[in-house]
Amino acid sequence: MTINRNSKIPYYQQLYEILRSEIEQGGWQPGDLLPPESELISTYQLSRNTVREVMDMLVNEGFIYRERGRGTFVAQPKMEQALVRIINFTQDMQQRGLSPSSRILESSLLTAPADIAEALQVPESAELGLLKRLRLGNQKPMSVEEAYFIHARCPGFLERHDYTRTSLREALEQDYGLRWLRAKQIIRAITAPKDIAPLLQVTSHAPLLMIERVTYAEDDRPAEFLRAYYRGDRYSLYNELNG
Amino acid sequence: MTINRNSKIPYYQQLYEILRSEIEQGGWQPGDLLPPESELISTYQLSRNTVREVMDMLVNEGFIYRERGRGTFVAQPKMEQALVRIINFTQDMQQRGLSPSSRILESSLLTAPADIAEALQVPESAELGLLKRLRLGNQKPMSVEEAYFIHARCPGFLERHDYTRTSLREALEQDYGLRWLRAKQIIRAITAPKDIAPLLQVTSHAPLLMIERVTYAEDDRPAEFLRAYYRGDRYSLYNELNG
DNA sequence: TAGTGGTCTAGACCACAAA
DNA sequence: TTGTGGTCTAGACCACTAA
Repeated sequence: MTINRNSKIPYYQQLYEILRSEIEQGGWQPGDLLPPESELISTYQLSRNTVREVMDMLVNEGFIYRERGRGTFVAQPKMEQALVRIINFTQDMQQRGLSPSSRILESSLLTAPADIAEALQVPESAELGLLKRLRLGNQKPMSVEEAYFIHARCPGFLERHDYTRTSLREALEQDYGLRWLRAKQIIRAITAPKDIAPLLQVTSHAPLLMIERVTYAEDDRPAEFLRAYYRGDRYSLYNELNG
Repeated sequence: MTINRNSKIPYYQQLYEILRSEIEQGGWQPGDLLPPESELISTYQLSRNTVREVMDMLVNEGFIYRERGRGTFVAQPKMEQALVRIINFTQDMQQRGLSPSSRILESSLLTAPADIAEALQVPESAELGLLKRLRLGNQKPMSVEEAYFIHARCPGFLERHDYTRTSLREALEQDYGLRWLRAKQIIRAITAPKDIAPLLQVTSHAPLLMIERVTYAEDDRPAEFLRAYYRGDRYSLYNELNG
């Protein structure tokens, strides 16, 4: 991998993709020492500022950390990822040390309910795809997840894959070129709705964490609405704050 | 305000403090156009890289945003602050457009319970200060907040102020020089404990958001343990994620 | 066209860790 | 002492916005 000098993509973004995929694909493991800045400079023929700009991004996102005089290291994946980056259930469970699995509860087309239509910025007559799954960690019910998609943007996606195994995100990116750029989410505490409680094997008084998320694609238009119900006794969120 | 060339504090940190306090103290209002980089460069006699480094920090933290060709502007305070920065109840309520108030439920000294001792990294015999407050938004119960402090680090703080009005954080900073640098928190959904439910005027089945937070001072040692119970029907958390 | 922010370079000196 | 990251400078050219 080298820097493409003719591309319109800035060098720092290219280098970012290179280093991040090296980390995410496992070329470098947590705790590993990264090449020093001087080596990255000569390898990729970039100035120190440009290299450091990329490292700053990776540090801010928690992928790497620096120790003055010693070097730069790959960081341990953090639990807080769930509140910083768009990650899927599989990644989330793995970070928590649980073995993920899924069961499909429903896979259908429907016309958009009012609240979801608004979140997705489509008319209420719009056709949506719905994928409803039970998510398990170590074989025990962890959450119920309802994912709504604008059908016009990804026709036929429901039939294409076995979503017990395939990540929706991967499928959408591969088949339709839909890349998720950012998302907004709301986190609430609720008591288990009547239809959700038995799926999670809890009583209808049980407390749940409900997360509603709107994901935006690269064109900054909403692409997905996700509503997830997590068992309060099995799932919590962790994050770090700055002064 | 100018840059102190003899200080050991890096220029970029000095400029950061200057600009951030200008924004936070209200010298610049949301939507205001900031001076262009060229002006900051000549005003503070710094290079463009140093000025931009500071602006990058403020952009990352959501204080300002840039528009190419137009300028740099002060951002609207975001709701998501509650999941990014350490803010107090008063700021949180104001961001939500609610009028904050408080009632003190308990103010006492105690020996550290096991779980809190561990979080604060003190022995179980350590003496802690406890400040327990009912927090209201628009006069309605919003949360119950229990703040535990290591008494040895701030002796007598309970008697010094009227914590119905004074922020604990301000008091600790002014009286003991304790500045909060960062915090870690866990967010859970629970049903209202028997002793909390009546305070929040909910039944004991009601769902609550429980947030437990350990705050670290500048020396990176734990300074405070906070446990807050929020009414699930009145309080939710919002944040944004990146791809 | 003038002014803004976006990207990039090629240096410099410093503080800290490890050998 | 050597090599690392931390801070800082003084330039350059580009893309976009508004006049």
